[in-house]
Amino acid sequence: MARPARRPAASRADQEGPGLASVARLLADGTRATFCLALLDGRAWTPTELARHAGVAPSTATEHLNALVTGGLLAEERQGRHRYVRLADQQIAELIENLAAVAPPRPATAARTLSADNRRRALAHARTCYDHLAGQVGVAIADAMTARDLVDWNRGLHLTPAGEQWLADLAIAIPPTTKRPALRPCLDWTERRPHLAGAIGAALCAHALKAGWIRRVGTTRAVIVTPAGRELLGARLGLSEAVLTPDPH
Amino acid sequence: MARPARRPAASRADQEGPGLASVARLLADGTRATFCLALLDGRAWTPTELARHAGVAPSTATEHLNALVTGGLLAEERQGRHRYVRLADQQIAELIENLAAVAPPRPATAARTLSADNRRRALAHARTCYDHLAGQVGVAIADAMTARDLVDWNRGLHLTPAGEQWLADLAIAIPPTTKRPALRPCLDWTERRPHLAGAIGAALCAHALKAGWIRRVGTTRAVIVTPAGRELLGARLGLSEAVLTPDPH
DNA sequence: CGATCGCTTCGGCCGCCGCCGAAGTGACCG
DNA sequence: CGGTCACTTCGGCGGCGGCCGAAGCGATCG
Repeated sequence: MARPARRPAASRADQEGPGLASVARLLADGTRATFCLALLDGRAWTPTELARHAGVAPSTATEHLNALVTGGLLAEERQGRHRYVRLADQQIAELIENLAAVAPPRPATAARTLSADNRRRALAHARTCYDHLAGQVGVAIADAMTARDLVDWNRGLHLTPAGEQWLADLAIAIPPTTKRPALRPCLDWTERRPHLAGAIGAALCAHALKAGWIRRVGTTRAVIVTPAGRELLGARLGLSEAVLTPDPH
Repeated sequence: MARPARRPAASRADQEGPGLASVARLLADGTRATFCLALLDGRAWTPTELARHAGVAPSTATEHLNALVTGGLLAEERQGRHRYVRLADQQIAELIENLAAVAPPRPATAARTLSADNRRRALAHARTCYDHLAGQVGVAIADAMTARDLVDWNRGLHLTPAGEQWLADLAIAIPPTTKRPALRPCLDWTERRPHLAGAIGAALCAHALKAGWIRRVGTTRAVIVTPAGRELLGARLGLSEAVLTPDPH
């Protein structure tokens, strides 16, 4: 006698599972995961760039991107013969960060190649996380602002009056209230400690880039703190040179 | 000539992807996803219960549970010939809820069988989400507390003084401050709108169960509002009968 | 208007992994 | 101390899906 039908059909299909699983499956592939982590920089990438970044053929990248767009994780824009993809919205970005934060308790870190190790170290030092700052520097800023009573973690993370003044002194406008929370903790993927996200986290990061406190490294989402940035963050937040300088190991 | 090595090896393995992907892969299977959603009720289940719930053989359930435990998503406890599994911590629970919230824009809802449809409707009406209340009732409570200025969404979600008094009147103790946020919005998976989570959300739910405002339906995480609960929520929050009664359709 | 370029489609290969039933193990019960 | 029960291990099957290269297609550029 033939073995019974692979699945009792009714018993599974009407479960609540599939929705969740279909989203998770999109992130369950190493290549697609690499794409999504790259897109966490908040910018739009082309299929070719992503393919090169992940080390797969362009045709493979196309297939993955189609799946991610169809699944609602990515948004796309077509311009002439170019296609640009980016994360669909910041809810997706948060989801990916959360997922990464749950990941294995440190993969023992020993990277295969020297350049890979440098890249990894640069990302751990300072990077953008979608639209705000993360890494050792991002966490250090959050810590310093907490220590100076510029932000308060009781009753939800929020700016203190002193914090509002601090931003005003730097000529950073507080974004108008929208559905997006003004200030929100984001669990840092490398540090396992929270840094500042939300509209104000984003404004701070945008200002830091515009004012030249930090600069992107190549096309990655790693950033370095410029001399001007070091001076300013030292003066305004008491951050030490050591924290603001990439580990030269 | 043989085709080149499946993957250029170096180009991929040292990427940041795998960590994220390995976690996502655990949730990418329908059966494992069904397990995790069941475990969102915050209780410990046995492999046999989960196998029956998901419609698979016990041996299959064992394999999945081993994977989930090894991956850190579940915690287990052994007692004699029994094994109990539960979600590892509430960070995992949040991750799963977030993932479910991103899932497809409603699977057109038409359930296969009558009982499945009733189950679905009961869950959509009111359920526990790990350790707090969700569903139409959970969202309605959040809305009512907002309308009555018991909670404030500016500068992060938090209780107002009136909210503290309101809890005190009901003899609900505010849990001591810990690393866990006191009050936190949790995006509702069916309503797509936030309900109340965090330590206070959990305390409220625990109290509601203990005081008999709500009661679990069988062994699912669906709950119904008792007559006593209807009266109390009507009096204290102005919730209407209609909201508190499951859709009888 | 031919060459190029970025992206896509297609066919085919192959490994991974979810599934089951049968048999094994250890706890518990009468 | 035999029987039962919860759970586990194992072998084997079969499908899903990620990968590539070749070929196609439309936009753009000289």
